[in-house]
Amino acid sequence: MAQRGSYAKGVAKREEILERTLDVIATEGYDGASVKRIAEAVGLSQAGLLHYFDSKEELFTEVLRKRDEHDGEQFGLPDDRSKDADPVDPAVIRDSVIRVIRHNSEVPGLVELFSRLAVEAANPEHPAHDYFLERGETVRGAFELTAASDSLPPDVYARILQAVADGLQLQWLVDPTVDMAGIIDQLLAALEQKPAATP
Amino acid sequence: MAQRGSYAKGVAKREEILERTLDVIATEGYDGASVKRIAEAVGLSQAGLLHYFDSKEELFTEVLRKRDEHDGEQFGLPDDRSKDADPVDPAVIRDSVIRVIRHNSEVPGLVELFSRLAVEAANPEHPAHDYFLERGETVRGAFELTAASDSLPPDVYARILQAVADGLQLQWLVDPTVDMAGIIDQLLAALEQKPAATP
DNA sequence: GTCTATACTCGGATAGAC
DNA sequence: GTCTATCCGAGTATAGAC
Repeated sequence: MAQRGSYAKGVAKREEILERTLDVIATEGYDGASVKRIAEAVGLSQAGLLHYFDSKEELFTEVLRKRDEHDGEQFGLPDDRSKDADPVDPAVIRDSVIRVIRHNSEVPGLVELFSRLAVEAANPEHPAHDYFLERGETVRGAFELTAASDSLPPDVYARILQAVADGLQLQWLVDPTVDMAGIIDQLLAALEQKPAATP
Repeated sequence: MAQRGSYAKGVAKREEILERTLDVIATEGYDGASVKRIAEAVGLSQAGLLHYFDSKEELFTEVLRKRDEHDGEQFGLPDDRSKDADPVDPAVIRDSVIRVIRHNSEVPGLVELFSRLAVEAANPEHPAHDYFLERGETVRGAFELTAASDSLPPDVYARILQAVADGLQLQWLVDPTVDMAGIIDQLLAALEQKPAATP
């Protein structure tokens, strides 16, 4: 129960908190990211911050949602409107994906937050559980549109690409030398059997 | 500093602890796996257990090492002897990999432990940091032997396969419906351009 | 709505007896 | 080598004043 009554203010403040949190973790990294630390960075006391979120877990889950929102806007992913009539150009999606990943390698804190929650979300009680289920579907939906293999069904293809993206992040966290974007790029190129020769 | 002096006993006991821990987590899952809980399962007090390991982190890192040891024996991975003269049959490696993965989907607790530590190991101070660096090399070394793509350099190919394996685990933790082994199997098959027709 | 203060829990680590 | 006991820190959550 975050806010009751006049929640116009409440919602706005919530947004503001999420934006700031996102910024802080992106900038300063995910240390032990405690509610207290975030609160200070946001300019609130710990109790003040928890006035807007039920728990730390909920806060962080919402942060990830907000991040997706940003990424979608900034890099133009198909999001939930993947069903709309516009036939999306696979090459455009491919390009967006690469740019998101390239961007990710500049915000290790967010990547760590994401990966950490991805594991904790194994527990169905965790607020992030549903988030990861939904997000997985969205991500795979986008990848399916780029499916370009005759030996792999599109859904399997999509799941594999999602796995590569997530798995590379784990490698990169341990060894920041790993060129996530470059590798995905090579993979996508290799999978495009038929060279996308322009007419 | 786990043991000094007559460490014959110490080493043996350490092994025994690791075996039991492995068994407990495999069987009962990784709950919040605290040292205390493991200690009880192992038949020791918390302090008694920590007599053999410097910290919780070290304990769990060693557990992962022990697990790799088992997997290597049980499924015949190339391990560190990947440099030996014997030319290893790619098909055999491929088969081992599938079997390891199939096995993994029966021990969610171990998969969770692995994934959790993989993230925590981002910190170079973490005992598991080196473990993951080394293990990554070993795993990729094995995958390189199976490289079967003319459009991808073997090291990139290997890194991608590692990423798929790790990434699928994350998906599977959130949704145990995901057929990790099946997907990897399809991928490997798809990547084998030239059908491995026997002479 | 926000703060201060506090309570509570958990878990890891350590001291010291046996 | 193992236990009991204890300590200590971290971190979340809550109560209550303003």
